[in-house]
Amino acid sequence: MDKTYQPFEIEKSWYEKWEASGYFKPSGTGTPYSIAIPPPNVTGSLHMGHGFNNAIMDALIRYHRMKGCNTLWQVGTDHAGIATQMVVERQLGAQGKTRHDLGREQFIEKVWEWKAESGGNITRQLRRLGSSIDWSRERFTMDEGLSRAVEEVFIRLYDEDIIYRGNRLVNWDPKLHTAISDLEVVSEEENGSFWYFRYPLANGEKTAEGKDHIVIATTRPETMLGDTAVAVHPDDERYKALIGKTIMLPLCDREIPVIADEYVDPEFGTGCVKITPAHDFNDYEIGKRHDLPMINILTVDAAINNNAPKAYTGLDRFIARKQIVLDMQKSGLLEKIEDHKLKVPRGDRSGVVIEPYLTNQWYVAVESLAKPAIAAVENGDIEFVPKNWENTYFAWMRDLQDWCISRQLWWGHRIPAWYDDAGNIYVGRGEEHVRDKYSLAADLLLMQDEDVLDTWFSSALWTFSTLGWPDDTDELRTFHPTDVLVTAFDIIFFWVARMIMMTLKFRGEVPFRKVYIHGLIRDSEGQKMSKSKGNVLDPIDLIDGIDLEKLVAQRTSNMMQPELAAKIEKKTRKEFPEGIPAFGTDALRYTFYSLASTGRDINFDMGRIEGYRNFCNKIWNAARYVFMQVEEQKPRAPTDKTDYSQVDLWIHSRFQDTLKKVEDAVAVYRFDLVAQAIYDFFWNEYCDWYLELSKPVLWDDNATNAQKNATRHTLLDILEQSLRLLHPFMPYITEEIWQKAAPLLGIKDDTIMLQPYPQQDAGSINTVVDIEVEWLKGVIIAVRNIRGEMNISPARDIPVLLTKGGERDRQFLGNNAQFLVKLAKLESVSWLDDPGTAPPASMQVVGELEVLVPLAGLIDVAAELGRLAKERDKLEKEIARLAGKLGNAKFVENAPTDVVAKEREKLSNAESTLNQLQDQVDKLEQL
RNA sequence: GGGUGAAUAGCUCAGCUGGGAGAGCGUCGCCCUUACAAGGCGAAUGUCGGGGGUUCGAACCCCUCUUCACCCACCA
Repeated sequence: MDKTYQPFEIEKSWYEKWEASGYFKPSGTGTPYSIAIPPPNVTGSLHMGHGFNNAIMDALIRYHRMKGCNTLWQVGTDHAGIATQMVVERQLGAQGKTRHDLGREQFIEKVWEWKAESGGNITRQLRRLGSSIDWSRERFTMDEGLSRAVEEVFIRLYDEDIIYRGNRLVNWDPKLHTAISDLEVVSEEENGSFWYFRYPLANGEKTAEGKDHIVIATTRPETMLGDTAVAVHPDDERYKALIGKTIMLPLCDREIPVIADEYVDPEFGTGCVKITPAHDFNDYEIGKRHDLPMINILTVDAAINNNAPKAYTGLDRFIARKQIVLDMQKSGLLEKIEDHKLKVPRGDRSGVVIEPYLTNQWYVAVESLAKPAIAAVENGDIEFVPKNWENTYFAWMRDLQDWCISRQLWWGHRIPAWYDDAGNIYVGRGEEHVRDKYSLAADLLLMQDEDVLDTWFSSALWTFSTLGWPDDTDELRTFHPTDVLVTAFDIIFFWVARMIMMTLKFRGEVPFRKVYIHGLIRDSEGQKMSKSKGNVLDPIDLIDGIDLEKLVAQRTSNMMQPELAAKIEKKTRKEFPEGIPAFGTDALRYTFYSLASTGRDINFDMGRIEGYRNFCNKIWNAARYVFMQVEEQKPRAPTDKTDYSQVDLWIHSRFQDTLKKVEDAVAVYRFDLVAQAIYDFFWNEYCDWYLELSKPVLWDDNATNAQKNATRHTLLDILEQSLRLLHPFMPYITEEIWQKAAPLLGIKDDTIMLQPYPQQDAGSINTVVDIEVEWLKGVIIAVRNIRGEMNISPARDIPVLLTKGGERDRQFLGNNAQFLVKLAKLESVSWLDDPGTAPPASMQVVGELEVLVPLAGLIDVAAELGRLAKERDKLEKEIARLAGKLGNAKFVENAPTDVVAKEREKLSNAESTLNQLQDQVDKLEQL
């Protein structure tokens, strides 16, 4: 084995071997356990969120596989309608073309080409992460089977009147020329203006104050071209008399009524609101209440259409806005302009301002679907982890609006609806089926709906469509419902909620029993990783490493805002002067686990991954040591248990303690605690103590072969068990080392992947040996402390005297002298029966025991007095605190007796230690 | 406007049902001790955001304030 851990060398070949051997496929025996992957965008590439999400799923999958479950990780990709179409449109744009130049069929062909070209990218990257996915079952939301499921669901929902077509106001994206759902609109506060316009009263009417106009305030002046009323509050004294009168709408010369509606807040603005039912969601409702005409004044590009006066026709909405303000000003109708902050709705994909727009769209009536979906979480059929996300889910589900599912795109599932000339709607599996289903004449001309379905419509069916639905397959019966959905909170509404609704509807069962919601990966300062911030870390770069020039190039290429490039380059060069070293998959994964606590933000800190790379190196070298010890003389499991030393028993006990912690933490999805427990055990107990304690035995000529064998066996056994313990989290290094370790234990198998997870064995937990080893560690640490504080060279062997202890201390010394000598680097250790004869020495107290390092030539008295003073200060503070607490009668009366007893013991221990220290100080001061 | 989460060592974060403040990284000192310098040994470091309350006892429970982040919502 190399002296240093080289992740690349280890990781390059294992995955192919695993996959080729079919280890990722369900075993066919055992309790079924399944997870459906949140399907990534087929043309996407892996980001930190994917890395995190998949690391967690793989840990669960590998863990359950080792536990003997019949384990399926169902994989697939999403066609991601808008996102993918946009990429291809941008490519066309670079050639000066639009999709319309190609036409629908050719364009879709182009998208399929792009999918073929880049589609394997993300799945290759998932493999790099070590994801033990059954690739033979890979699906795509637009493959034949899944498309059939989509069609089936659409038709059945339509036939049940749950899907319907409606003409109403939708969120219209003027760049993408499609409707989008409420969820795809993001509102950000932006600086804008409040324009105050005078609207003249018609027919010579006057206001209460005798004015010939009223004043309205608007943030979107261009919409006045579509005004069909002005509304006031019914009780507003200022305007009450005007209700029912009319206004001459400026620039349009239309007469529109003044209406009364409770919606108007008299306190806000002027108390008069212009009503544009075709371009504002509130106004739309008011328009419906008052039966107002709805004048659409915008084209699909959000330019002014010819329902508006000719002067504005064809102008872009924002140019029209300026023109209208100017014209109002010229007419003396602009009262004033105020700065105003307002929420501007933008499309989450296109980034342009969304327009409420009157169109025909398809909707899902969600009410009947939502009820059982709410109940499933209320009654515990589905549990969110952490539980508080259930509140988020409920809040949204209980106030759910109908879901607009049609998109005016070309890439996606075409809506299985046909129209005749009269506008009748026919829904079915293709034109022939429709004719048959509705008994239509063969010569009736039918046109299929041009629109496609929202991507999330097909994702909502994911857990069952991937298993073969609508057919009744073995896979469905075996692996559905899936066990857990692992995802971030940002798609609870988009995906989780809709999956629950659709699955309950079509399967009559939940899609998954648990939803593990994890946080979003951010940079170490808590900033969202984004191209424009230049703080994106690519998981593959962390695995393979990347040099500075490439990293800079990567971060500054293809920028939406090229002007930021210089700043990002500077920042990158400062943060990564040496580029990023190769940390390997195992270290990256372990970092993810260590960060997977319950919070909603996960700040990725480079220091952590470096630390876990070092942990890999530690494991590597511990294994090297073990192999050095056992290669020549292969150990056998001792038949006589008494061959084991106390220390051997101790490490078995600690392993069991760790295993229990790990199992408990996995059960509640606390992978940070898993990572911590294993790290602590392996580094701080197995390496720092057990490996060191094995040396005195193995290098001791007096030790029997049986004892040496027991220690060798324990070294190897604990290593091998630790590898299995770790495997779900660090698949590569554990496999690599296990391949060498297993044969030495007589295990003949091809892979660690299919080995059983370590067995819990309460009988190995041994508190008696814990006490003895803790004593041993205490004494060693005491000597090391003196050595460190007194600046005694680590190379120098020193004599140590033990005194004042009890029978137990003597016995422990007897059992452990050889360990003590080796680990504390002692020249000698001996028991001093009469403490009075102790030479001047540096002293540490362990329980009652005094550990003495004689001064002679080693220790400077002044330095020792300084050290003792420091210890004394600490103790005095502790004693004061404890004495105060115990002096409080109420504490003694009210606190549980065991707590009080514990405090008493602490106090008396501290006091006796203090006395010992004080004696020592007195003694040294007399020198 | 409603809601949620967060605030603990210089940095990134743990801290389970209230009972002696922890880890990693960083810092300081000593060491190339035959698994590992990506290492070993030792050390230092915190009015647990502020204030109030409950309690014998609060990082933890309650109230309140501050700061930050996020989600939802139709104020023109």
